[in-house]
Amino acid sequence: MQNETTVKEIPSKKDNFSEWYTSVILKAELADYAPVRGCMVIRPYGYSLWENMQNSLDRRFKATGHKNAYFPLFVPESFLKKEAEHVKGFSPQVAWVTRGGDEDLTERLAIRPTSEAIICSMYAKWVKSYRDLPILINQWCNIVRWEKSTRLFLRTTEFLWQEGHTLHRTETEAEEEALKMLKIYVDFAENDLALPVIYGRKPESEKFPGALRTYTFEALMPDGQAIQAGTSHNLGQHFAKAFEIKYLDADNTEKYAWGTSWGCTTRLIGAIIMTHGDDSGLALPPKVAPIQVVIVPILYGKDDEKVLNKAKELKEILGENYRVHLDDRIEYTPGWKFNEWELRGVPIRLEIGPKDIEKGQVVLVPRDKTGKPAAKETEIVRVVGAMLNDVQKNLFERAKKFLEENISEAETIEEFNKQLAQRPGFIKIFWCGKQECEDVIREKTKTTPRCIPLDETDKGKCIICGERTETIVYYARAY
RNA sequence: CGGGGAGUAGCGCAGCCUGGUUUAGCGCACCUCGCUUGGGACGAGGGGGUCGCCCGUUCAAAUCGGGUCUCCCCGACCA
Repeated sequence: MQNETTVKEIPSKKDNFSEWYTSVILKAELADYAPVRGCMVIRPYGYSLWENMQNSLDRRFKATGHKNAYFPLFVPESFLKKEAEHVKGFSPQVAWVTRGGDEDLTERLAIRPTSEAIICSMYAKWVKSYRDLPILINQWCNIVRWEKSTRLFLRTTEFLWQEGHTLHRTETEAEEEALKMLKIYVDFAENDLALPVIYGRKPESEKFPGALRTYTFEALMPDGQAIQAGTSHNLGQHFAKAFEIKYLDADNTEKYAWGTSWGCTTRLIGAIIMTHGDDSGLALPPKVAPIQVVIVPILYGKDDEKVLNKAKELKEILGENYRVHLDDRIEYTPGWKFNEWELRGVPIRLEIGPKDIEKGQVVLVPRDKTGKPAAKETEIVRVVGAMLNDVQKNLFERAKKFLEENISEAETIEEFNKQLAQRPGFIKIFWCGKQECEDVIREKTKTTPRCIPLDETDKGKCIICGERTETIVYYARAY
């Protein structure tokens, strides 16, 4: 008999999405509320997930020639003010330090909302010649943005991210870099996080403050809202001019360098949770899951030692290739553990009991519960590997299907709103490029332009003014 | 920022309207013993609380009044 009160209950994902989201995070022990408004503690299980994501991305950054470095948390106010658009964009969200010890500071220090200013000030010192370029640096750090309303992982006052900051000799090279990093993000999101995305350029109104062009990749959440998963900016020479980053080119003339910056954050964890989870809890993509295989020994009393030894042996064998956890707690029944590890999103559960030992097999159950196949013990490494791949693939395919089913097209505002009501998601439209027309769309649909796709070309008429155009824009409500 | 809701044991809640009969209670969790264990077992016994915080009213405050902090939901804003 199931005693309802012993169960870690979570609200229905379908009926109560917001509460489901918060509840899963707390119960799976990914994070907890900190005693500081808008801040969270990322607990070991959640941090382990982040570390795996970091490793995946970091590998890609290094493979494309980037190196990690670290710059200060504090940004002098005068530095932040050097790029006009930049300071305008960020000042409402900046936290300031005005006092150190028992002395007032002569200049306020911003707690970095992003590091362009402090990093560019250093780049100005380091760049003299075209031979000093490119500079390809990334940093992993924390960021503070004083947000009015917050949600675990999706928007917190302090969050973790990586920010790449590069400098180049030419405009072309900077543009190539910005696009290259966008593609790396897309690859990471789709292949490692199983998050299908759309990607492209932001319209002027949605650009990063201080950028020449902003590229973005966006995922679609189950409630039909888009989430900006990360961005890559071509900064042009805006920051180089503001911070006097000049180099002497081969033709003996002084030129401003071209910059990029690109980043993604712990917000991605929120996207993973929302996309893959279900009423049983989390479902983590195998490639970044803190635990890929959890071993649950079935203990009866008599053969316990034999079963435990076998479980340990399996852990050793699988541990060479996968992230494995053996749940040998005696205070919980197997059934309790099954539910617990499903809630925590572990991709594969491995059961081993006396009956299995007799037959020389183990029971493997993927998180999506597609049956309970028994695998021969001798083939376990291969079978587990294949199953992890399957789970990874299934998560992606399911999310991809959802994304595709929720992209619709509209030629008029009426059609736009009708589509949005029927199946909330991305609405694809044509746009002439005029700000007035964009404002009308925002006003009448309560959505925002998410991106102008890069690899998609077509001709049509602006949804507002009817002017002929080749500019496609994906609109959606957004987080 | 606007509207609504919440804060009482680790978690989930009752008590509050009508202040004192509650030594603040219940379920789960936790500890001990027994019995169990392939989808969230059971029995007996036990430990655990300055009722978010501050101020006020009162002989007396979890309960009434004011303030404040934090969280949740909906919306606005923001990226």
